[in-house]
Amino acid sequence: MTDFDRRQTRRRFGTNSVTMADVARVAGVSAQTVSRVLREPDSCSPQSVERVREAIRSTQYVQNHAASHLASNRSMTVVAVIPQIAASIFAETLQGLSNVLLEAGYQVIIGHSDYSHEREEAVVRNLLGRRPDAFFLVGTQHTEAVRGMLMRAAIPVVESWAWTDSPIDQLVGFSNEAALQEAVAYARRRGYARPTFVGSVRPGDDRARERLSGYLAGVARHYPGFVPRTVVAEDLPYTMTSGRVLLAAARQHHPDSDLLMFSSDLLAAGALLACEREGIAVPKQLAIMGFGDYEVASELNPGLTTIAVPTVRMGEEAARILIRRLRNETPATRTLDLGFELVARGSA
Amino acid sequence: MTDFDRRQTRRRFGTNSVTMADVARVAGVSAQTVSRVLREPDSCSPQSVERVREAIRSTQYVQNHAASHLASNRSMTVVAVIPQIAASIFAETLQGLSNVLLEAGYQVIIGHSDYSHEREEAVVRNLLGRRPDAFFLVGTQHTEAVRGMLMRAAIPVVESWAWTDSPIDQLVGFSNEAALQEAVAYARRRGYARPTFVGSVRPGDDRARERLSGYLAGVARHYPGFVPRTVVAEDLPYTMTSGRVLLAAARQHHPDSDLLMFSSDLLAAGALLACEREGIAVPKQLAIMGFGDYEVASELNPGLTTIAVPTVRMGEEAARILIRRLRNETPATRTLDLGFELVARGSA
DNA sequence: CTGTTAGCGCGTTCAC
DNA sequence: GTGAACGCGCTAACAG
Repeated sequence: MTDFDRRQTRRRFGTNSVTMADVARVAGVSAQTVSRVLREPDSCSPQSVERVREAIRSTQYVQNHAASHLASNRSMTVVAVIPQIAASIFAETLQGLSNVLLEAGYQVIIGHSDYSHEREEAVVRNLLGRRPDAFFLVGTQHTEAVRGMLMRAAIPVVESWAWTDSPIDQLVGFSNEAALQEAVAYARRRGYARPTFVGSVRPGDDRARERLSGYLAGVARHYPGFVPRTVVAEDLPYTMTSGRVLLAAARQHHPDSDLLMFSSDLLAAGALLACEREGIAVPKQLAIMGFGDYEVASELNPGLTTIAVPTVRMGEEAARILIRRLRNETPATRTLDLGFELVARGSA
Repeated sequence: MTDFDRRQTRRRFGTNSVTMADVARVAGVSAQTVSRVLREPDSCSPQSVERVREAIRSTQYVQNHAASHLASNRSMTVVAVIPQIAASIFAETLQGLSNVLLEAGYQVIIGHSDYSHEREEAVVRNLLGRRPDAFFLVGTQHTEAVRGMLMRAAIPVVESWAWTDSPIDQLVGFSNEAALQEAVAYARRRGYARPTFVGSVRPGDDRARERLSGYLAGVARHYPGFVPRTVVAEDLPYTMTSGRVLLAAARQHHPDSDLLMFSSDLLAAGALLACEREGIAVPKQLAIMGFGDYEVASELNPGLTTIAVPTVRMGEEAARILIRRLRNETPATRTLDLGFELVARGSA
């Protein structure tokens, strides 16, 4: 297009920012060559590469990602939906995911569901509009609409932080239920007589619900004849303060419990610190277990007996799987169990 | 274009997903009308709105964001660059930012700098390619290249978590230096004789550096004749474990210190728990102060004396300012000081 | 290895 | 209130 044509043409708005065509003009090549230098420099002559790179520097060109996305039908983004960002263990998984994906040129877009299936559905619908190349989800329980949308999108999906035999696509996780069964087995071995499950189980938090099931199954198996005891709130946030509140509730409802098994380390830590304040001896008078092996678990006095889960690795492995899928490599397996590990410390 | 033409035309790949034209066909209107119903339903007849909405439901249409971005030159995204995502207080700021921006239809894209100015520069350059409508940054110290890129981008920018008289564009924060000066004044009032600053100051962490300056200024003012004492690591992560390590270093270098002022609550918490383990009485034998008022501060025994900063509000206010700017409203002020508050508890 | 051509799906402009 | 035409900036396809 000549300058004359351009003047004739109805000009709309323009970004008035440097475009690939501008770079091409400066470098004395076609726009296509600029594009190729950016994406596969090996298929261009060294002179072209050098001239284009110099032109990019001198013009301060920044590639327009939306245009690239539209033309190539690849957005180079991966959406990750987690329950919560702030004060959340899922941020570690995100970090693992993001670190590996960034290496491969993918940007992670984060959505959060606030532990609600409805919000998750809204978030998935909304973020699907950004046409991500892949999806990462925390949890394996989703509404039918979510499953439907993601199947129809026909992109790789990895679920995590739980276990199921029928993932939407692929799964990198561990069994929350098996983890709590092992915790109950440990309690039995250590001779505790009346273990109580204490936790906050928010409506959309299936991981916590599976831990509760695991406790019940574990008691059935390892404590025959013992009636399981649970102290479960449905709306408490996962904070140390909630742990203090739940401790009080547990002591009121089951004053003779000798072990409290919390659904999260944060709750357990809050309870342990509250015990210290109130002069309740841990573990002598009351033992405490947590879940997650947060950093605080090893620093408390006594150290918190808990279950370590591969928070960062889940993100990293999920990213590796997604990258392989995006290269059209077929996956070896649909599911990857990263397991968990009981960490015995002083509190139980 | 007729079906015949379409057959003649070289067809590239297509997303084979539903487009606005498909919806228009089903609804019996033009694509323009579909677009209008989506963006400004009030300017369309109720019948059109209803028919289009029904067509969207039946086709399960999801708008292509990249195409919308390219055509309108608005990406409806805001980039936020924070030092770190996992185990980070900045996640709270992010939550505040994101909550308010989502309401207005903006998606937040997160980048992290790992406390490095070089990484920040790379991240800013990369994310600028997504043509965000606005930018949010933690910190006020950036490389010249970052400032240049953001000025040239000609979009609203909010910096936060610190203070400066010459922000790139706008600023929502507080003075880390003033905060530590106030902490030193408090120490003086409470009669401590040898307060020591203890912290990890990573290369790109200007906030921590400003706290250190604040300590030095506070000592000069409130402890005339006293030689300031600092125990500063440059590479320790901001964790409780580091707090334990720093406590040991502080006790070795300045065994007669009666107050340790940590640059972060996480470090202080780790130190306080380590004191408990080693039988050091807090605050009698050694007092401890933190920074940030993390949740753990109020749960520890004794409670941690610290400085509370408006983590969530900084994000919310930043979002409100950005939204106003994106509506082309002129800002009342360039800077917004949200202050801080000293919270006195048992540890000092 | 490089250039030409066409079109990705949408929003803006303008005419009705 | 609605539709037709056009182009946003880039890349796939093809030809040389």
